[in-house]
Amino acid sequence: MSEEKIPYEQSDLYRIRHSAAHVMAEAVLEHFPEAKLAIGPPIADGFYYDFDLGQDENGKPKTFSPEDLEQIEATMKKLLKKNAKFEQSSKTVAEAQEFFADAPYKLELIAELAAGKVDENGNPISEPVTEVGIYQHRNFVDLCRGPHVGFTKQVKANAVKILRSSGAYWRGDENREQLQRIYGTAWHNRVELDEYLKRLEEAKKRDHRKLGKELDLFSAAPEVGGGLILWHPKGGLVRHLAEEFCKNEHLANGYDLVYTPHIGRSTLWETSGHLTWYRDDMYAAIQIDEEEYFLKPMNCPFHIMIYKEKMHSYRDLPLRMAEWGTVYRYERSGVLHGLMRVRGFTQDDAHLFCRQDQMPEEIDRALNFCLHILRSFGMDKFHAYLSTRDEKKSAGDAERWEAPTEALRAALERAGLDYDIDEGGAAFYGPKIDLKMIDALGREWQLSTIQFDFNLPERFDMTYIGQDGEAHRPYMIHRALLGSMERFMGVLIEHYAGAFPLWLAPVQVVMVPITDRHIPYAEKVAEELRAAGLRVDVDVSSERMNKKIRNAQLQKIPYMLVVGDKEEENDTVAVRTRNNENRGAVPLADFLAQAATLITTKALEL
RNA sequence: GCCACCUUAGCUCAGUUGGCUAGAGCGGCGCAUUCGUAAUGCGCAGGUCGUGAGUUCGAAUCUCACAGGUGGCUCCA
Repeated sequence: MSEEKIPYEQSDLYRIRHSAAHVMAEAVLEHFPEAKLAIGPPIADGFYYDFDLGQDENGKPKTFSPEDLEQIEATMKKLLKKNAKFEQSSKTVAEAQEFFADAPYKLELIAELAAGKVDENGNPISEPVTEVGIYQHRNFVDLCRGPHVGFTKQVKANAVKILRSSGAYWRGDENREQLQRIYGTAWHNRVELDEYLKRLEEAKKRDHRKLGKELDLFSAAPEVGGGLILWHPKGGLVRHLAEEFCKNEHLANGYDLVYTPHIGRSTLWETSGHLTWYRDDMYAAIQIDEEEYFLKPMNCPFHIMIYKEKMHSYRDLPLRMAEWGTVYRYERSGVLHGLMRVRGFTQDDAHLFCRQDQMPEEIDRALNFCLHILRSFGMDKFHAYLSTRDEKKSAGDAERWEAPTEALRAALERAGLDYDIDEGGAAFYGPKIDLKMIDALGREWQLSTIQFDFNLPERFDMTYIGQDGEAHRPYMIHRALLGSMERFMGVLIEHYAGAFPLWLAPVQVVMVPITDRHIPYAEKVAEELRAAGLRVDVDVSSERMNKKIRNAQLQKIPYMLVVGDKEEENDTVAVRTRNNENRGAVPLADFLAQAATLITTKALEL
């Protein structure tokens, strides 16, 4: 953790991984002399290198088998131990072109460097280069600007591991060659490597797909279709509780709740521009009478139609229209992932319609409301992005983008959020703020978004009557806070590793009668707790108490109330928490009062 | 969609180089047990080995196709 202070690019680990990538490529060439090298950078927690292995006798691209990877790893370790110095030099563009004459991918990189387009990582560069960096160890020479470690031995053979291979498009372009990528990881020493591998194992235990099955929260069935979620009673309850809380907060914060249909006529989607811009993500038309209808990929056109049902005065604004709207989008089969990426999902969507002068405050309110909601779920670690105008594809002139972009930036700063700027990352219709959460495997998933829209108010010719009696165009802001209920639930499950805070736990209390003769007392207590609004199960199975406790632990139920003779006599319950904490006998009324407080305050602790 | 890998009971997984009625644990059901803070014992049921072709005297095991899943790539809440 000591290198967190300095940028990753300047850290030891970066050099170690970059050098490991070179030695791995050296090992690959030993087994596949005909392989063409593409690129091999360090990445978070490791490195990769891309290869073109040519074609087999049937003309199909050759790939790495698991056995190949084992051998490459063994060779790589051997080569690391057989010490060699990393030597840096440079070549002129012409020299490099001659030297890499048989390396087509390197030639392409050199050409782009020489043309001043992009560097080897695909990032734009400011001016053409005349000399390119070269790193060599033994006979392995690579186009590379480093940095590297001094000697191969500085990459410990027992701190390196090849993880997997996969296909990867050259330059990230699916229309270009598909290369074979090998991922590896490298650390300072073996202990760090083991810790990393252990971390991966731990992460798997938090995987929402695994927990979803174990805790009986949701499923997806091939018979239903990929990316379509079935919410089981327990998962449905958690989702209901989350939605109920959010809807009430919306009502308390100046939003109106609306409902709109799942399909709409093609004319609606023509007007909105979806059929022009978004058709690839939409499902095929549904024929009804003489008309084509489409399943909605977004809710906005419907909300706009509600707006347009009547004239609006400047006094009516701002209008905040919210809907838990279920949308359907075509996602390619390979991208589906548990609850995180699905084909049908419910957005906590809202559209804000306001006057120009109200815009900065609306942004502020939206962002603060968003943070309030996320924090209510115990989520306070997220990565904020401000996406700005892409000159090549954007509606409206640059000037028009300025005020909204500044308003978004100001809101981020007033909220005290660190944020990164995604230059040119905005949609064509306006700038936006995104908040992304990190899942168990370290991947980022976007939840919240606050997006400006210059486009739809125009297309639908939305107006309001201003103080001057003239028609004006309202500003429109799309925003989703949890994003989609599916993805949010996925993140939430992983955030708590399935151990939901009391207010969200599908079963809050399980009664553990020690013997069957204590069941009536357990039932009586359960009824009292239920009357107070708690969700209580009674374990009447013929198992021993230990087993009942174990089952409750595995289900991550917050409280286990053990009741036997002593408790029955004194109107108490023996409180045990899922944190393995045994609080002993507590008067029932005390337990109830405590639990009630924790629920109303949405406490994270038990 | 592309590349690789995977698919055996409700779940998690064994199943040697192809060879007897395909196994285990958990879960389910039954019986016994009534127990003080993470697994009581015994018994029973449960499988067209993802689907379809092929190779073979013989296929869970080898080949091909398809479907579904997983990890990447591309793409996005």
